[in-house]
Amino acid sequence: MTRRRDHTYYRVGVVLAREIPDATVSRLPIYRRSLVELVSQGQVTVSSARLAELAGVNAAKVRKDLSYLGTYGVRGVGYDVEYLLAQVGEALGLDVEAPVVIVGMGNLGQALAHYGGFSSRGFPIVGLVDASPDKVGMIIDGIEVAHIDALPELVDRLGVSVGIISTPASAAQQVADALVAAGVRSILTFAPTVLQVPDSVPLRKVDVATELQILSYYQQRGGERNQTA
Amino acid sequence: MTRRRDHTYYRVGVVLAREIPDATVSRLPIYRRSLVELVSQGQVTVSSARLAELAGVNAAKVRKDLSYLGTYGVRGVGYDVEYLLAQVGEALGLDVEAPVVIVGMGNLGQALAHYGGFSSRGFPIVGLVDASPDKVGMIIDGIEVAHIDALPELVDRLGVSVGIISTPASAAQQVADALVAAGVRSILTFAPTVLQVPDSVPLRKVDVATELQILSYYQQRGGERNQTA
DNA sequence: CCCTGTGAAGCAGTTCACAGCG
DNA sequence: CGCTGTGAACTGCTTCACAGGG
Repeated sequence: MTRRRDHTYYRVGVVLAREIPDATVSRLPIYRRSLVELVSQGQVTVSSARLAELAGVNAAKVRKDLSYLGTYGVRGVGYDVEYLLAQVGEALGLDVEAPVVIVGMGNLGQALAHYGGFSSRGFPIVGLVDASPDKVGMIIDGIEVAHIDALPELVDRLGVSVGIISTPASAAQQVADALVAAGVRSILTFAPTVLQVPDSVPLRKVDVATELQILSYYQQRGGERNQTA
Repeated sequence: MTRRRDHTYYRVGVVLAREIPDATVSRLPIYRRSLVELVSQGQVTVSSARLAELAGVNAAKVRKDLSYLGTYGVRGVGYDVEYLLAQVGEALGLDVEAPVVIVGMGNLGQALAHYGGFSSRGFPIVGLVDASPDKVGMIIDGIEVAHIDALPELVDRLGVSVGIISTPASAAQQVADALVAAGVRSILTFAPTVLQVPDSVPLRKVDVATELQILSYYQQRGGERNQTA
Protein backbone atom coordinates (compact mmCIF):
# COMPACT_ATOMS: atom_id res chain seq x y z
CA MET A 1 0.00 0.00 0.00
CA THR A 2 3.02 2.27 0.31
CA ARG A 3 3.53 3.24 -3.30
CA ARG A 4 6.65 5.22 -4.09
CA ARG A 5 6.83 4.73 -7.83
CA ASP A 6 6.86 8.12 -9.56
CA HIS A 7 7.27 9.45 -6.01
CA THR A 8 3.67 10.52 -6.09
CA TYR A 9 2.10 8.83 -3.09
CA TYR A 10 3.28 7.56 0.24
CA ARG A 11 2.06 6.61 3.63
CA VAL A 12 1.61 9.19 6.38
CA GLY A 13 0.16 7.80 9.56
CA VAL A 14 -2.81 5.85 8.32
CA VAL A 15 -3.61 8.16 5.43
CA LEU A 16 -2.28 7.90 1.93
CA ALA A 17 -1.10 11.42 1.11
CA ARG A 18 0.08 12.92 -2.13
CA GLU A 19 3.69 14.04 -2.11
CA ILE A 20 4.02 17.80 -2.37
CA PRO A 21 6.85 19.36 -4.43
CA ASP A 22 9.46 21.28 -2.41
CA ALA A 23 8.72 24.52 -4.20
CA THR A 24 5.06 24.21 -3.30
CA VAL A 25 5.80 23.37 0.33
CA SER A 26 7.83 26.54 0.66
CA ARG A 27 4.88 28.59 -0.59
CA LEU A 28 2.21 27.01 1.59
CA PRO A 29 3.08 29.17 4.63
CA ILE A 30 2.59 32.28 2.48
CA TYR A 31 -0.84 31.11 1.34
CA ARG A 32 -1.63 30.32 4.94
CA ARG A 33 -0.78 33.86 6.00
CA SER A 34 -3.03 35.27 3.29
CA LEU A 35 -5.85 32.93 4.28
CA VAL A 36 -5.59 33.95 7.92
CA GLU A 37 -5.92 37.55 6.82
CA LEU A 38 -8.96 36.73 4.67
CA VAL A 39 -10.62 34.92 7.56
CA SER A 40 -10.07 37.92 9.81
CA GLN A 41 -11.73 40.07 7.15
CA GLY A 42 -14.71 37.77 7.12
CA GLN A 43 -14.17 36.65 3.52
CA VAL A 44 -15.92 33.36 2.89
CA THR A 45 -14.49 32.42 -0.50
CA VAL A 46 -11.42 33.43 -2.46
CA SER A 47 -10.41 32.97 -6.09
CA SER A 48 -6.97 31.79 -7.15
CA ALA A 49 -6.46 35.22 -8.70
CA ARG A 50 -7.12 37.05 -5.43
CA LEU A 51 -5.05 34.64 -3.38
CA ALA A 52 -2.24 35.00 -5.90
CA GLU A 53 -2.34 38.76 -5.49
CA LEU A 54 -2.13 38.50 -1.71
CA ALA A 55 0.67 35.96 -1.86
CA GLY A 56 2.63 37.78 -4.54
CA VAL A 57 2.61 34.98 -7.11
CA ASN A 58 0.55 34.22 -10.23
CA ALA A 59 -2.82 32.52 -10.30
CA ALA A 60 -1.76 29.43 -12.24
CA LYS A 61 0.83 28.69 -9.59
CA VAL A 62 -1.74 29.00 -6.82
CA ARG A 63 -4.07 26.55 -8.54
CA LYS A 64 -1.31 24.08 -9.30
CA ASP A 65 0.00 24.29 -5.75
CA LEU A 66 -3.41 23.82 -4.19
CA SER A 67 -4.15 20.93 -6.50
CA TYR A 68 -1.41 18.95 -4.73
CA LEU A 69 -3.43 19.15 -1.53
CA GLY A 70 -6.59 17.86 -3.18
CA THR A 71 -9.38 19.37 -5.24
CA TYR A 72 -10.93 21.76 -2.79
CA GLY A 73 -12.02 24.54 -5.14
CA VAL A 74 -15.41 25.12 -6.67
CA ARG A 75 -15.44 26.01 -10.35
CA GLY A 76 -16.97 29.38 -11.04
CA VAL A 77 -16.65 30.35 -7.38
CA GLY A 78 -13.24 29.77 -5.84
CA TYR A 79 -12.07 28.23 -2.60
CA ASP A 80 -13.77 28.20 0.80
CA VAL A 81 -11.37 30.25 2.90
CA GLU A 82 -11.79 28.49 6.24
CA TYR A 83 -11.76 25.04 4.76
CA LEU A 84 -8.70 25.76 2.64
CA LEU A 85 -6.90 27.20 5.64
CA ALA A 86 -7.57 24.01 7.56
CA GLN A 87 -6.29 21.90 4.66
CA VAL A 88 -3.11 23.91 4.29
CA GLY A 89 -2.49 23.67 8.02
CA GLU A 90 -2.99 19.95 7.94
CA ALA A 91 -0.68 19.48 4.96
CA LEU A 92 2.01 21.38 6.84
CA GLY A 93 1.46 19.29 9.94
CA LEU A 94 0.41 22.28 12.00
CA ASP A 95 -2.39 20.41 13.75
CA VAL A 96 0.21 19.28 16.28
CA GLU A 97 2.16 21.75 18.41
CA ALA A 98 5.93 21.65 17.97
CA PRO A 99 7.72 22.84 21.10
CA VAL A 100 10.96 24.71 20.45
CA VAL A 101 14.27 25.02 22.28
CA ILE A 102 16.64 27.89 21.45
CA VAL A 103 20.35 27.26 21.87
CA GLY A 104 22.58 30.32 22.13
CA MET A 105 21.36 33.27 24.18
CA GLY A 106 23.31 36.08 22.55
CA ASN A 107 21.54 39.06 21.02
CA LEU A 108 19.76 37.04 18.41
CA GLY A 109 18.74 34.24 20.75
CA GLN A 110 17.32 36.73 23.21
CA ALA A 111 15.47 38.58 20.50
CA LEU A 112 13.96 35.30 19.30
CA ALA A 113 13.01 34.38 22.87
CA HIS A 114 11.22 37.69 23.32
CA TYR A 115 9.42 37.50 20.02
CA GLY A 116 5.84 36.50 20.70
CA GLY A 117 4.96 35.28 17.24
CA PHE A 118 6.03 31.68 17.77
CA SER A 119 3.68 30.34 20.42
CA SER A 120 0.68 31.84 18.70
CA ARG A 121 1.60 29.96 15.54
CA GLY A 122 2.00 26.54 17.06
CA PHE A 123 5.68 26.72 17.97
CA PRO A 124 5.82 27.45 21.72
CA ILE A 125 9.27 28.20 23.05
CA VAL A 126 9.68 25.87 25.99
CA GLY A 127 13.41 25.90 26.58
CA LEU A 128 16.42 28.23 26.40
CA VAL A 129 19.97 26.96 26.55
CA ASP A 130 23.47 28.40 26.60
CA ALA A 131 26.97 27.18 27.39
CA SER A 132 28.15 30.25 29.29
CA PRO A 133 27.76 30.44 33.09
CA ASP A 134 26.95 34.15 32.62
CA LYS A 135 23.79 33.24 30.78
CA VAL A 136 22.69 30.12 32.62
CA GLY A 137 20.11 31.00 35.25
CA MET A 138 18.95 34.19 33.53
CA ILE A 139 15.20 34.44 33.19
CA ILE A 140 14.11 35.50 29.71
CA ASP A 141 10.44 35.89 29.00
CA GLY A 142 9.64 33.70 32.00
CA ILE A 143 11.98 30.88 31.06
CA GLU A 144 15.18 30.09 32.93
CA VAL A 145 18.21 29.56 30.73
CA ALA A 146 19.55 26.02 31.18
CA HIS A 147 23.06 24.75 30.65
CA ILE A 148 23.69 22.93 27.40
CA ASP A 149 24.51 19.76 29.33
CA ALA A 150 20.89 19.66 30.44
CA LEU A 151 19.72 19.45 26.84
CA PRO A 152 18.83 15.72 26.67
CA GLU A 153 16.83 15.89 29.89
CA LEU A 154 15.12 19.11 28.82
CA VAL A 155 14.20 17.86 25.34
CA ASP A 156 12.81 14.70 26.81
CA ARG A 157 10.87 16.31 29.65
CA LEU A 158 9.31 19.08 27.54
CA GLY A 159 8.75 17.07 24.39
CA VAL A 160 10.85 19.45 22.30
CA SER A 161 10.71 18.74 18.60
CA VAL A 162 12.44 21.77 17.04
CA GLY A 163 15.87 23.16 17.85
CA ILE A 164 16.92 26.69 16.91
CA ILE A 165 20.66 27.34 16.77
CA SER A 166 21.63 30.96 17.43
CA THR A 167 25.23 30.41 18.50
CA PRO A 168 28.39 31.61 16.76
CA ALA A 169 29.41 29.52 13.75
CA SER A 170 32.26 27.95 15.71
CA ALA A 171 29.89 26.23 18.14
CA ALA A 172 27.12 25.37 15.72
CA GLN A 173 28.15 21.86 14.64
CA GLN A 174 28.62 20.73 18.23
CA VAL A 175 25.24 22.14 19.13
CA ALA A 176 23.63 20.47 16.14
CA ASP A 177 25.12 17.15 17.19
CA ALA A 178 23.87 17.66 20.74
CA LEU A 179 20.38 18.54 19.50
CA VAL A 180 20.22 15.45 17.32
CA ALA A 181 21.53 13.26 20.12
CA ALA A 182 18.95 14.73 22.47
CA GLY A 183 16.20 13.68 20.08
CA VAL A 184 15.18 16.94 18.45
CA ARG A 185 13.40 16.20 15.18
CA SER A 186 14.20 19.27 13.09
CA ILE A 187 16.61 22.20 13.20
CA LEU A 188 16.60 25.84 12.16
CA THR A 189 20.04 27.42 12.21
CA PHE A 190 21.14 31.04 12.10
CA ALA A 191 24.82 30.19 12.28
CA PRO A 192 26.75 31.11 9.13
CA THR A 193 28.29 27.70 8.55
CA VAL A 194 27.44 24.43 6.83
CA LEU A 195 26.01 21.85 9.22
CA GLN A 196 26.07 18.09 8.96
CA VAL A 197 22.96 16.35 10.28
CA PRO A 198 21.38 12.95 9.56
CA ASP A 199 19.00 12.83 6.60
CA SER A 200 16.19 12.08 9.01
CA VAL A 201 16.49 15.54 10.57
CA PRO A 202 15.24 18.32 8.30
CA LEU A 203 17.45 21.40 8.50
CA ARG A 204 16.84 24.95 7.32
CA LYS A 205 19.28 27.83 7.32
CA VAL A 206 18.80 31.54 7.76
CA ASP A 207 21.83 33.73 7.23
CA VAL A 208 21.53 37.47 7.06
CA ALA A 209 25.04 38.03 5.73
CA THR A 210 24.34 35.66 2.85
CA GLU A 211 21.13 37.50 2.04
CA LEU A 212 22.92 40.84 1.98
CA GLN A 213 25.53 39.46 -0.40
CA ILE A 214 22.84 38.17 -2.74
CA LEU A 215 21.19 41.60 -2.67
CA SER A 216 24.56 43.09 -3.44
CA TYR A 217 24.75 41.07 -6.64
CA TYR A 218 21.35 42.10 -7.95
CA GLN A 219 21.77 45.69 -6.87
CA GLN A 220 25.05 45.90 -8.74
CA ARG A 221 23.22 44.58 -11.80
CA GLY A 222 20.77 47.45 -11.64
CA GLY A 223 18.00 45.76 -9.70
CA GLU A 224 15.44 43.50 -11.31
CA ARG A 225 15.33 40.27 -9.40
CA ASN A 226 13.60 38.92 -6.32
CA GLN A 227 14.05 35.64 -4.53
CA THR A 228 13.05 33.58 -1.52
CA ALA A 229 9.58 32.27 -0.92
CA MET B 1 27.63 45.84 -27.37
CA THR B 2 24.95 45.17 -24.79
CA ARG B 3 23.82 41.73 -25.88
CA ARG B 4 20.79 40.30 -24.13
CA ARG B 5 19.91 37.51 -26.51
CA ASP B 6 19.88 34.19 -24.68
CA HIS B 7 20.31 36.39 -21.59
CA THR B 8 23.91 35.39 -21.46
CA TYR B 9 25.84 38.64 -21.52
CA TYR B 10 25.18 42.20 -20.52
CA ARG B 11 26.89 45.40 -19.68
CA VAL B 12 28.07 46.16 -16.15
CA GLY B 13 29.91 49.40 -15.82
CA VAL B 14 32.42 49.18 -18.61
CA VAL B 15 32.92 45.45 -18.45
CA LEU B 16 30.95 42.86 -20.33
CA ALA B 17 29.97 40.31 -17.70
CA ARG B 18 28.40 36.93 -18.01
CA GLU B 19 24.95 36.64 -16.47
CA ILE B 20 24.92 34.32 -13.49
CA PRO B 21 21.93 32.02 -12.83
CA ASP B 22 19.91 32.83 -9.69
CA ALA B 23 20.65 29.46 -8.14
CA THR B 24 24.37 30.04 -8.56
CA VAL B 25 24.20 33.55 -7.14
CA SER B 26 22.58 32.23 -4.01
CA ARG B 27 25.43 29.77 -3.54
CA LEU B 28 28.29 32.19 -4.12
CA PRO B 29 28.18 33.54 -0.54
CA ILE B 30 28.58 29.97 0.74
CA TYR B 31 31.62 29.36 -1.44
CA ARG B 32 32.95 32.68 -0.26
CA ARG B 33 32.65 31.63 3.35
CA SER B 34 34.51 28.41 2.63
CA LEU B 35 37.22 30.27 0.76
CA VAL B 36 37.70 32.71 3.63
CA GLU B 37 38.19 29.74 5.92
CA LEU B 38 40.68 28.15 3.53
CA VAL B 39 42.66 31.39 3.34
CA SER B 40 42.82 31.58 7.12
CA GLN B 41 44.18 28.03 7.12
CA GLY B 42 46.85 29.03 4.67
CA GLN B 43 45.59 26.76 1.91
CA VAL B 44 46.88 27.94 -1.46
CA THR B 45 44.78 25.84 -3.81
CA VAL B 46 41.53 23.94 -3.52
CA SER B 47 39.85 21.33 -5.69
CA SER B 48 36.19 21.45 -6.62
CA ALA B 49 35.75 18.29 -4.55
CA ARG B 50 37.14 19.88 -1.40
CA LEU B 51 35.24 23.11 -1.89
CA ALA B 52 32.08 21.10 -2.46
CA GLU B 53 32.62 19.31 0.81
CA LEU B 54 33.05 22.57 2.71
CA ALA B 55 30.03 24.14 1.05
CA GLY B 56 27.81 21.11 1.42
CA VAL B 57 27.10 20.58 -2.28
CA ASN B 58 28.51 18.27 -4.97
CA ALA B 59 31.62 18.85 -7.00
CA ALA B 60 29.93 19.11 -10.39
CA LYS B 61 27.80 21.94 -9.08
CA VAL B 62 30.84 23.79 -7.79
CA ARG B 63 32.59 23.55 -11.13
CA LYS B 64 29.51 24.59 -13.08
CA ASP B 65 28.88 27.50 -10.72
CA LEU B 66 32.44 28.74 -10.88
CA SER B 67 32.49 28.41 -14.64
CA TYR B 68 29.93 31.23 -14.80
CA LEU B 69 32.50 33.56 -13.25
CA GLY B 70 35.17 32.64 -15.77
CA THR B 71 37.70 29.85 -16.16
CA TYR B 72 39.88 30.34 -13.13
CA GLY B 73 40.80 26.75 -12.36
CA VAL B 74 43.91 24.87 -13.33
CA ARG B 75 43.36 21.36 -14.64
CA GLY B 76 45.05 18.73 -12.58
CA VAL B 77 45.48 21.20 -9.70
CA GLY B 78 42.36 23.08 -8.70
CA TYR B 79 41.65 26.73 -7.95
CA ASP B 80 43.90 29.36 -6.42
CA VAL B 81 42.14 30.14 -3.16
CA GLU B 82 42.96 33.84 -2.86
CA TYR B 83 42.34 34.58 -6.49
CA LEU B 84 39.04 32.72 -6.51
CA LEU B 85 37.95 34.54 -3.37
CA ALA B 86 38.63 37.85 -5.05
CA GLN B 87 36.68 36.78 -8.14
CA VAL B 88 33.68 35.65 -6.13
CA GLY B 89 33.72 38.90 -4.17
CA GLU B 90 33.85 40.89 -7.36
CA ALA B 91 31.02 38.93 -8.96
CA LEU B 92 28.89 39.66 -5.90
CA GLY B 93 29.79 43.33 -6.03
CA LEU B 94 31.46 43.23 -2.63
CA ASP B 95 34.32 45.46 -3.71
CA VAL B 96 32.12 48.42 -2.81
CA GLU B 97 30.82 48.95 0.73
CA ALA B 98 27.04 49.01 1.05
CA PRO B 99 25.95 51.08 4.05
CA VAL B 100 22.84 49.79 5.80
CA VAL B 101 19.95 51.42 7.62
CA ILE B 102 17.75 49.35 9.94
CA VAL B 103 14.12 50.39 10.32
CA GLY B 104 12.28 49.07 13.36
CA MET B 105 14.11 48.99 16.67
CA GLY B 106 12.16 46.24 18.43
CA ASN B 107 13.92 43.14 19.74
CA LEU B 108 15.03 41.97 16.35
CA GLY B 109 16.16 45.39 15.14
CA GLN B 110 18.23 45.87 18.27
CA ALA B 111 19.73 42.42 17.98
CA LEU B 112 20.69 43.16 14.38
CA ALA B 113 22.16 46.51 15.40
CA HIS B 114 24.31 44.84 18.04
CA TYR B 115 25.48 42.09 15.77
CA GLY B 116 29.01 42.87 14.72
CA GLY B 117 29.17 40.64 11.67
CA PHE B 118 27.87 43.22 9.19
CA SER B 119 30.51 45.93 9.14
CA SER B 120 33.28 43.40 8.89
CA ARG B 121 31.65 41.94 5.78
CA GLY B 122 31.19 45.16 3.89
CA PHE B 123 27.77 46.13 5.17
CA PRO B 124 28.36 48.80 7.83
CA ILE B 125 25.28 49.81 9.77
CA VAL B 126 25.18 53.57 9.54
CA GLY B 127 21.61 54.37 10.54
CA LEU B 128 18.88 53.20 12.88
CA VAL B 129 15.29 54.36 12.54
CA ASP B 130 12.01 53.92 14.38
CA ALA B 131 8.60 55.59 14.41
CA SER B 132 8.08 55.53 18.16
CA PRO B 133 9.14 58.48 20.32
CA ASP B 134 10.19 55.94 22.97
CA LYS B 135 12.88 54.64 20.66
CA VAL B 136 14.00 57.82 18.91
CA GLY B 137 17.06 59.24 20.60
CA MET B 138 18.20 55.92 22.09
CA ILE B 139 21.84 55.16 21.46
CA ILE B 140 22.39 51.59 20.25
CA ASP B 141 25.91 50.47 19.53
CA GLY B 142 27.02 54.08 19.23
CA ILE B 143 24.29 55.12 16.80
CA GLU B 144 21.41 57.39 17.73
CA VAL B 145 18.00 56.16 16.63
CA ALA B 146 16.43 58.66 14.23
CA HIS B 147 12.78 59.25 13.50
CA ILE B 148 11.43 57.70 10.36
CA ASP B 149 10.67 61.13 8.94
CA ALA B 150 14.39 61.77 8.83
CA LEU B 151 14.90 58.82 6.49
CA PRO B 152 15.38 60.70 3.21
CA GLU B 153 17.92 63.05 4.74
CA LEU B 154 19.71 60.20 6.48
CA VAL B 155 19.88 57.97 3.41
CA ASP B 156 21.21 60.83 1.37
CA ARG B 157 23.76 62.07 3.90
CA LEU B 158 25.18 58.64 4.74
CA GLY B 159 24.98 57.13 1.28
CA VAL B 160 22.79 54.27 2.47
CA SER B 161 22.21 51.61 -0.16
CA VAL B 162 20.52 48.79 1.78
CA GLY B 163 17.42 49.00 3.99
CA ILE B 164 16.56 46.33 6.54
CA ILE B 165 12.93 46.18 7.66
CA SER B 166 12.43 44.78 11.16
CA THR B 167 9.05 46.30 11.93
CA PRO B 168 5.75 44.50 12.52
CA ALA B 169 4.03 43.31 9.35
CA SER B 170 1.44 46.05 9.62
CA ALA B 171 4.02 48.80 9.12
CA ALA B 172 6.22 47.04 6.61
CA GLN B 173 4.70 48.23 3.33
CA GLN B 174 4.77 51.86 4.43
CA VAL B 175 8.37 51.48 5.49
CA ALA B 176 9.26 49.81 2.19
CA ASP B 177 7.67 52.70 0.31
CA ALA B 178 9.57 55.19 2.45
CA LEU B 179 12.85 53.37 1.88
CA VAL B 180 12.34 53.30 -1.87
CA ALA B 181 11.34 56.97 -1.92
CA ALA B 182 14.43 57.82 0.12
CA GLY B 183 16.61 56.21 -2.52
CA VAL B 184 17.63 52.93 -0.91
CA ARG B 185 18.73 50.50 -3.61
CA SER B 186 17.86 47.12 -2.11
CA ILE B 187 15.80 45.78 0.77
CA LEU B 188 15.95 42.89 3.21
CA THR B 189 12.73 42.34 5.13
CA PHE B 190 11.99 40.31 8.23
CA ALA B 191 8.33 41.28 8.30
CA PRO B 192 5.97 38.37 7.66
CA THR B 193 4.06 39.95 4.82
CA VAL B 194 4.27 40.31 1.06
CA LEU B 195 5.84 43.60 0.01
CA GLN B 196 5.39 45.49 -3.21
CA VAL B 197 8.49 47.28 -4.47
CA PRO B 198 9.60 48.46 -7.92
CA ASP B 199 11.40 45.88 -10.05
CA SER B 200 14.50 48.01 -9.85
CA VAL B 201 14.81 47.37 -6.11
CA PRO B 202 15.90 43.83 -5.28
CA LEU B 203 14.07 42.45 -2.27
CA ARG B 204 14.79 39.43 -0.10
CA LYS B 205 12.66 38.04 2.67
CA VAL B 206 13.56 36.25 5.87
CA ASP B 207 10.70 34.85 7.88
CA VAL B 208 11.31 32.57 10.80
CA ALA B 209 7.68 31.50 11.16
CA THR B 210 7.64 30.41 7.52
CA GLU B 211 10.82 28.40 8.02
CA LEU B 212 9.37 26.63 11.04
CA GLN B 213 6.27 25.69 9.08
CA ILE B 214 8.36 24.26 6.27
CA LEU B 215 10.31 22.23 8.82
CA SER B 216 7.02 21.05 10.23
CA TYR B 217 6.07 19.60 6.86
CA TYR B 218 9.27 17.62 6.40
CA GLN B 219 9.39 16.52 10.02
CA GLN B 220 5.87 15.17 9.73
CA ARG B 221 7.00 13.21 6.67
CA GLY B 222 9.68 11.52 8.70
CA GLY B 223 12.60 13.78 7.86
CA GLU B 224 14.60 13.50 4.67
CA ARG B 225 14.75 16.88 3.04
CA ASN B 226 16.86 20.00 3.29
CA GLN B 227 16.43 23.36 1.66
CA THR B 228 17.75 26.89 1.42
CA ALA B 229 21.16 27.75 0.15
C1' DC C 1 -19.81 32.78 -18.40
C1' DC C 2 -16.63 32.38 -14.48
C1' DC C 3 -13.09 30.06 -12.28
C1' DT C 4 -10.93 25.54 -11.21
C1' DG C 5 -8.02 21.60 -12.39
C1' DT C 6 -4.65 19.81 -15.32
C1' DG C 7 -2.30 17.96 -19.50
C1' DA C 8 1.31 19.75 -22.23
C1' DA C 9 4.88 22.95 -23.49
C1' DG C 10 8.61 25.55 -22.07
C1' DC C 11 12.36 26.82 -19.00
C1' DA C 12 15.79 26.53 -15.34
C1' DG C 13 18.72 23.92 -12.59
C1' DT C 14 21.22 19.61 -11.63
C1' DT C 15 23.87 15.73 -12.67
C1' DC C 16 26.43 12.91 -15.78
C1' DA C 17 30.31 11.73 -18.24
C1' DC C 18 34.17 12.69 -20.69
C1' DA C 19 37.35 15.48 -23.63
C1' DG C 20 41.31 18.00 -22.90
C1' DC C 21 44.89 20.67 -20.55
C1' DG C 22 48.70 20.93 -17.18
C1' DC D 1 47.13 10.91 -14.63
C1' DG D 2 44.27 14.38 -11.94
C1' DC D 3 41.04 17.72 -12.04
C1' DT D 4 38.72 21.31 -14.66
C1' DG D 5 35.26 22.85 -17.99
C1' DT D 6 31.25 21.79 -20.43
C1' DG D 7 28.01 19.68 -23.84
C1' DA D 8 24.15 16.66 -23.21
C1' DA D 9 20.74 14.18 -20.67
C1' DC D 10 17.67 14.51 -17.13
C1' DT D 11 14.73 16.15 -13.49
C1' DG D 12 11.74 19.42 -11.50
C1' DC D 13 9.26 23.82 -11.70
C1' DT D 14 6.57 27.28 -14.01
C1' DT D 15 3.52 28.91 -17.31
C1' DC D 16 0.19 28.24 -20.83
C1' DA D 17 -4.14 27.25 -22.49
C1' DC D 18 -8.27 25.09 -22.36
C1' DA D 19 -11.75 21.46 -21.14
C1' DG D 20 -15.37 21.10 -18.15
C1' DG D 21 -18.22 21.76 -13.93
C1' DG D 22 -21.23 25.05 -11.33
